[in-house]
Amino acid sequence: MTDETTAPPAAEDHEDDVPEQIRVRREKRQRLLDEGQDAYPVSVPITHSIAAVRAAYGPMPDDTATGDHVAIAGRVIFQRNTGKLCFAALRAGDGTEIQAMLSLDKVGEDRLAAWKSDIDLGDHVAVQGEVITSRRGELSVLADTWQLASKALRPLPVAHKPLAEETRVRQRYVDLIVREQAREVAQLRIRTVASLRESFTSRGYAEVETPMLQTMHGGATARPFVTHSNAFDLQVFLRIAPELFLKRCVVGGMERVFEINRNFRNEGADSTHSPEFAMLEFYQAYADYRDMLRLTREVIQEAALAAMGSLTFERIDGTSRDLSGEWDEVSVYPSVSAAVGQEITSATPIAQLRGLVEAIGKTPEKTWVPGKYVEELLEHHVVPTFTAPTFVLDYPEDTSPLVRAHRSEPGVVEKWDLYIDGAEQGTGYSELIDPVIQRERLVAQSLLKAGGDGEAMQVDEDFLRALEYGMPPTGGVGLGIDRLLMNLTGLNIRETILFPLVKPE
RNA sequence: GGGCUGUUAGCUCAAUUGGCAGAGCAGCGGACUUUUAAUCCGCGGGUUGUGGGUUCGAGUCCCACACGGCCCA
Repeated sequence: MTDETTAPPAAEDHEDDVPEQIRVRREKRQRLLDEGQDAYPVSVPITHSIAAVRAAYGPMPDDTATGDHVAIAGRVIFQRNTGKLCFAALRAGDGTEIQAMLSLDKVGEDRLAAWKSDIDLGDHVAVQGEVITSRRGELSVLADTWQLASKALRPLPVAHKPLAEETRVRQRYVDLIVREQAREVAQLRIRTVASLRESFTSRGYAEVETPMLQTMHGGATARPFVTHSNAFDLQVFLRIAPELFLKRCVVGGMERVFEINRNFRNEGADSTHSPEFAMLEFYQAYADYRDMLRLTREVIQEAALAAMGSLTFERIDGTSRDLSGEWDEVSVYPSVSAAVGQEITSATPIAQLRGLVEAIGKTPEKTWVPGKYVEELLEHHVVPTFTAPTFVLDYPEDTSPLVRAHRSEPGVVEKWDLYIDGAEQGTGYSELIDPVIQRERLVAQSLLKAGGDGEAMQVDEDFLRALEYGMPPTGGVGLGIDRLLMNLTGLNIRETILFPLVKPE
């Protein structure tokens, strides 16, 4: 702990550099302390939450006195002081509001004067008094007495103009105070994640937490954040995916596992990508990608129901969404073939694919395998045509090193991607469990890595050893939580994350 | 990475051709016992993102940088 008496004042602490409104509030705080009052009491009396008071009283005629006395607390978000009667709207953290009224004949001259001189917009106050309605019918607490609960030193932004988006992101605490939608989105996320947990636990799944600091970089194709362990003097990676550890769980006999946690990818940040993002992965022994497809639809539908109240709903951005019923399915190679007007299979040579890719304005890179070309064509020609949630099935083998080969289609793996609103929402596999083939795939990946592909995986010997002990046939799914929230709300990713990474001011 | 664009009072935004830097809310002082973005009277509040340059004079024009936004790769 720092010694406050010897700590040098920060630049902004110098009285001359501080905006007037902050200076005024600091002086009020100091004056209260000098007078022996507490600007930050350890507790204030509370008998009811604001929500409880609101819930307890239905519609009442104007100017009603209930005779009931309560003690409440909240942040002052609206203030109207007249000569002998003061009004304030108090808001609780859940967004519920109630009016406090302070009259000369109830609180007395001194406490009324103190209210007018001490209390600013943004302060937390406690009010004890009778529940009444005002002459205009507003449910109010007519104060017998009141206390300051916490003095705010910074003024609240104006309630009637939207905060600039950058301010909302950088100072989410202010955003949550002043903007109802910010509170709604936060609650939406909470309900969504709670629903997902419930969906899995009710199906016999165990929730586990696997390492975020990993010594090998794998489980997905993405650039990792690299850091260092002082204790082990070891290079470690922030995980890009939990997949390889969740599979170890399955090897160990945890036949239904899921994890909801953060992944980190050292790549671009834009309106759909965040360097850290919340991911759900779940694995089920003796299930295949078809089983997982059904399960994925069910848990998303359950989450939408919990968060939005219906499977057909209006989103915050004003558009509507229908997640009900079965969802569309298309296959990669047939849909790409139809779109480009020629037969494309896993055997189609790069020479033929190159022309098709260049025709859509893409420049192939040296590291591209044939499947990468096909996926580019899929993204360009097929994905934009989706008008409803759509599963895309049966991907190229060479871009999916952790998926098992299709049971009947050569060069294809049992994998699907789920697209909602044109954005990739999740992916599901029949997992590759043959340790020999898995080794071959990872060695191929490591050669790509050696060739300069920063996204390619390493050969994780311990993971291969686990597979060599025998992993049951397993279906697995990865589902982006932030993406799901984006789909439910229509907002960009930074609005669905309370505190997204931003550059320092 | 490239193009376009933005940064002005606590907050949200104006500022004409380069010519005294403004408004609303918020704040300060005063009046008001039923307000709901109250009303009325009076008042203060600015290193115009940072650093250079052009000019008699720069919020405005030029250059660099920082931090955003949009579009593209």
